[in-house]
Amino acid sequence: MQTKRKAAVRSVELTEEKSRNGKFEAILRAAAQVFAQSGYFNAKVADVARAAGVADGTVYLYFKSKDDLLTSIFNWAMGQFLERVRAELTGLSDAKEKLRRFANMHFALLEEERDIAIVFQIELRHSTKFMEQFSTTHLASYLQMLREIIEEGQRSGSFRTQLNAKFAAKFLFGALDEMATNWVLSHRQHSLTELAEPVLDLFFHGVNANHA
Amino acid sequence: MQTKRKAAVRSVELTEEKSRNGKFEAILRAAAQVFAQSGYFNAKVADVARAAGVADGTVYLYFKSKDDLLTSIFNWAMGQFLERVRAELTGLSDAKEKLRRFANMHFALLEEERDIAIVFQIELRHSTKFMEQFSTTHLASYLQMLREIIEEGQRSGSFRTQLNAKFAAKFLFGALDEMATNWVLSHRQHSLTELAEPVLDLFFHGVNANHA
Amino acid sequence: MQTKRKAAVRSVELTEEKSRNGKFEAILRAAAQVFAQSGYFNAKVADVARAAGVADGTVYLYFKSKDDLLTSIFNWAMGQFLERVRAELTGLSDAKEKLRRFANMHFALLEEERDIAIVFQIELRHSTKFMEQFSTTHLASYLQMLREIIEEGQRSGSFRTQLNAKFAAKFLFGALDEMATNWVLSHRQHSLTELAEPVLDLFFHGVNANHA
Amino acid sequence: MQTKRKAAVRSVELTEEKSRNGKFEAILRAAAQVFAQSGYFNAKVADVARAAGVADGTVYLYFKSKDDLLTSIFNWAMGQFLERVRAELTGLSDAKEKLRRFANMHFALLEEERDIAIVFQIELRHSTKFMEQFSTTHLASYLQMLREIIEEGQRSGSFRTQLNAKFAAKFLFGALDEMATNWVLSHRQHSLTELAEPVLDLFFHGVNANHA
DNA sequence: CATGAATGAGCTTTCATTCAT
DNA sequence: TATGAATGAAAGCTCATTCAT
Repeated sequence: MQTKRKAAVRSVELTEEKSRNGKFEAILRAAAQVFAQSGYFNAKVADVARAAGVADGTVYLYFKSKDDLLTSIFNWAMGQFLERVRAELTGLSDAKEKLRRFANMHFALLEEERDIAIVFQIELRHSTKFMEQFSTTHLASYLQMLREIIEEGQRSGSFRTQLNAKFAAKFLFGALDEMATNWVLSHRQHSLTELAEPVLDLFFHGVNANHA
Repeated sequence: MQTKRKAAVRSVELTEEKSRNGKFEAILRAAAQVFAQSGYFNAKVADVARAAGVADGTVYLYFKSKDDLLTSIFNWAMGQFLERVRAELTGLSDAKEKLRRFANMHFALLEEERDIAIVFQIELRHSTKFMEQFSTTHLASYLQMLREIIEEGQRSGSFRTQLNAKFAAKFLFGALDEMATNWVLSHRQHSLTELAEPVLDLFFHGVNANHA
Repeated sequence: MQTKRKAAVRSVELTEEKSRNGKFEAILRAAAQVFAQSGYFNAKVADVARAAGVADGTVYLYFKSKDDLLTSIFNWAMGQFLERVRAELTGLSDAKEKLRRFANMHFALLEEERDIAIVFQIELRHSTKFMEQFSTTHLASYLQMLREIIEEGQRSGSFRTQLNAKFAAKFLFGALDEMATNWVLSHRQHSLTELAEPVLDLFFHGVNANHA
Repeated sequence: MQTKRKAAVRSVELTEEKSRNGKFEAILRAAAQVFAQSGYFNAKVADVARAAGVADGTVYLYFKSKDDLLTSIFNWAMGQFLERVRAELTGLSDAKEKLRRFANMHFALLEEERDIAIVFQIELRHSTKFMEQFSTTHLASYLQMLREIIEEGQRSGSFRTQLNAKFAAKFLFGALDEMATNWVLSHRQHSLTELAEPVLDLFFHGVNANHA
């Protein structure tokens, strides 16, 4: 996980390095936009280049391949997200509050950057190869953060101790992810962020009648 | 071709017709296998044909296009699943028990037919176009079934009445779906079916310390 | 030329032989119609079969190949045309009158059977291979008839003797053929048959001011 | 691709641009050669590319499709022909002399560029679609030039005034076209250009005995 | 760094033809 | 004779990637 973490951090640094002239980020954002609109497989590298205002060949000065473009969107956005979350949660002590903040930030990011949301929820899922890589790197970090918060909650007496924290983390992620996909596909007919609270309510209390 | 297509579609429903000539199902299963192994975009129609033991052109006597092949795997398997679930749940009256059976069948199907599991969890998610279609047809049926069971549970006093049943259904689907994806990507290091119970436990009681 | 003549005659006889059940001619006419509508290369043998009301394979019981279908339309129609012309001209003695009758029959045939006209004027011209075959067989017969009439006219003092009759025959064919093509492409906005007289007037007198 | 296509089209007109990079013309000439040899439908785009010394894909940088290649050969050659004829005829005043020069140039072009001759006389005639396009654009210009010359001759007293000039133009074109087709199919056993004079003689005087 | 013309491998799909029934 | 399901060769076109300028 350490190694993977570094890769993500590096891509954030690369952004800063190369953003002197802004091309790296311009291409990345153009790619997110084009991929979100046409889908990864239908999108042409030439489309991305045009949207970024550079020549086709220039894309290859900043990215190794079309696939790298997709991977980089993910690393870039996920890196930023995890960094922000970490900063935001530092001051908090209550596990439930942390989860609330976490879920809110997750949804808020997607809601603010719809192109990236589409790429995350749809385009990134297209291959076992990518999904494996995805789930062993950043997703692992994401789940690890959730898990640690849940374990904290267990130690502080907020959550049931007999629960498998890793399992609960996946469970929560699954629920959040489904809401996000649903929102992406429903064409924004409702707000995503306001679903964070209900999701957590269900996560905390379950559906049983005798509690909550 | 239209005529043939219709015949093919009809044969999904009529078992007798299917067996008159096993090519439709043979090609479908071959496609699932090949798509699962190589991924939809890397798979060649010729691979599918070879795996099914027919000529390339024959694929097009039964399916309109490569894309139709993917869609048909989904419709075929999902149709069978929903039918079976409906039959299985008919005799049950307890909402919780229904959900248990439901989740078990969901996981059992994927565990038995790994090729189809991979296609479901990974390959089918590759485009907004498909996802939209997916979520407005069979997934809608799936969620509707869950929703009805939950509403039943609310009426019978098992579940909290102030919950939005549709929302809870999505929440549960998300959790189940995440476990399934995880299992597919983890190369069967654990059993999927045995996760049904823990998922439902969490769904019923939540993580809060004061219940369960 | 004898040999070629026989081939043409035979195809007429074949028609009669096989027309007991009418399939040979039905397929031929269906082919002319389909080729006229879609063009030879776009037309599918299956289209022809459907238009003729037979199964795909049946076409191959009557014709060797798709190409044979095209060739046969030509042989069949051209054979009938030459036969009719020969019969019609037998009684006439005046060379000019013969040419008039000839040109009229040429145009009348095309005007009556538009599908065949299109196949003749457009579809048959698509390959050097066919054109060579065409011009060394039936076209040669056609030109030979014209040539003999012109030579007759030269002997009878109607036409200039210093003219090369073969050359004049080609010249006339070219003019007639152009009018026919023009008519086919102009979508019948004018009558073709009524152009026979003006063409012959020009052929007889030329454009010079000092005669006619 | 649009941009490139435009550049390519423009270069038909601008000699300088064409020579900036000879690929457009090289591919065009290669196509004429390959189409003449194998026929349009048998010719593969790969053959054209090889003959032009470029990669397969390069053909598509200059031409929209295989069909566009055929159309372009026609437009290119016909454009050049009409331009040259216009220039050549400017100095002449006698209508007959103009027709002589016109016919000579027509035949000379075909005789010099046999590949193009074959494409013109055979390959271009393969479809109603093309023929219609053909006869409503450049052929119309061609016929219009002939018609104007004939009308000029009528005004100057050289030609019969009661003739329909448009009709006479088609008549002459038909005769010239037939000679050209004949020459193409006869494998150069005679000179084409030397037929111009006899054709015009017949066009001027007709076949009647009492003049010439 | 930037360009964009050129490359060429690769693949879906069509359809004339065959042949078991 | 008639059928029509099955065949499988064949090719137009795309587009990620490279590289000379």
